[in-house]
Amino acid sequence: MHLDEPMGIFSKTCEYAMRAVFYIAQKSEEGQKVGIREIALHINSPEPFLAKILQKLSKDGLILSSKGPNGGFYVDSGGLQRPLADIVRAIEGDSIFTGCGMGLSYCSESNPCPLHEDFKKVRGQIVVMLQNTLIGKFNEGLIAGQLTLNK
Amino acid sequence: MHLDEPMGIFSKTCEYAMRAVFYIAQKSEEGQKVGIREIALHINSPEPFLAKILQKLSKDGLILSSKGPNGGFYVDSGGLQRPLADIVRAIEGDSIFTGCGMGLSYCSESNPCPLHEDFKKVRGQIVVMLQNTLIGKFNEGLIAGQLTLNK
DNA sequence: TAAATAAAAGATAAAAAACTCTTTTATTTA
DNA sequence: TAAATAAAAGAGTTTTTTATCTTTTATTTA
Ligand code: FES
Ligand code: FES
Repeated sequence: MHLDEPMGIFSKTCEYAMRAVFYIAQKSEEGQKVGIREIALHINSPEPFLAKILQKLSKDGLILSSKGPNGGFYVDSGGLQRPLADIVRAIEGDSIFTGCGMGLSYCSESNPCPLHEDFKKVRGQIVVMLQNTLIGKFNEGLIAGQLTLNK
Repeated sequence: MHLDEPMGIFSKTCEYAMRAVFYIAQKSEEGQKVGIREIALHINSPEPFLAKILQKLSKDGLILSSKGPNGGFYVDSGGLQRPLADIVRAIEGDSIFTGCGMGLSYCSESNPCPLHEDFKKVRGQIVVMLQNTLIGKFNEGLIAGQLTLNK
């Protein structure tokens, strides 16, 4: 298994989406809309690929966008209150929240895989992390420069 | 994002590897070597693809193999005591143990991403799960049929 | 209304992961 | 020693993910 760039538990698509949304949230809190170029630059992602991701999130209503000069992506105050889980679910689907850690097509108490008990806890902690993380949660830290979104 | 089969936190390669090793361990405890066909059948994986995975694990010394009639894959008593983490690390590399949850090229205290604190805990729990799970740990449950390796 | 700006959409392209097939090598046993 | 068995190795193929490029549509402002 060859690894140029490390592979985490989320797909790249999802990682870009999470970073982008935090960046947009930060700018929205400052009252600004922000273009793809600027987002890509600040979260270190390929610009046209990011465009696709943001289009999807926008179509799903998870972020907002407007065209034309002074346009760009943004979130409203309601959006700032949504959990990061919504983003992840839109990109990765549900399986990260409910799937079996060993790849069985189900995850059930009555027919558990060997990792079932332990994995349930891990999954639970991931869910808690993503549900507790509201999109606007880190705006202060980001604005203050204590937190990072680019490599 | 289209999902035929759900995507978990491990790659399919890794899922097959984990399931296969548990199956081999179970058979080894019963004193039997086991062929690829039988493993693939019992863990529900594509046989030639599984062959590749087992070749890699074998080359890395994580499982043992012998050719010819009555040959097959097996683990010795030392192998039964190794943690599942060794398998996962061989297949997925290190990043699942150390990487950043949001895809930054580093994960550091001094320059953390927004999820850093929460994600450290998740990662830690994954490490604990994989380190505490010795390969022979579930042999009784598997033999007794209380645990499942196929879909 | 014309020019500039910026996202949306669509069509490809490249890379990686998942999967298959064929040939070779080693081992056993009859 | 010949036949059978089973893994090893190598060379593909297919599918999915990641990334790029081009054209279109909408909006703003000068
Ligand atoms: S059955 Fe595998 S995690 Fe529940
Ligand atoms: S910097 Fe992202 S998890 Fe540590």
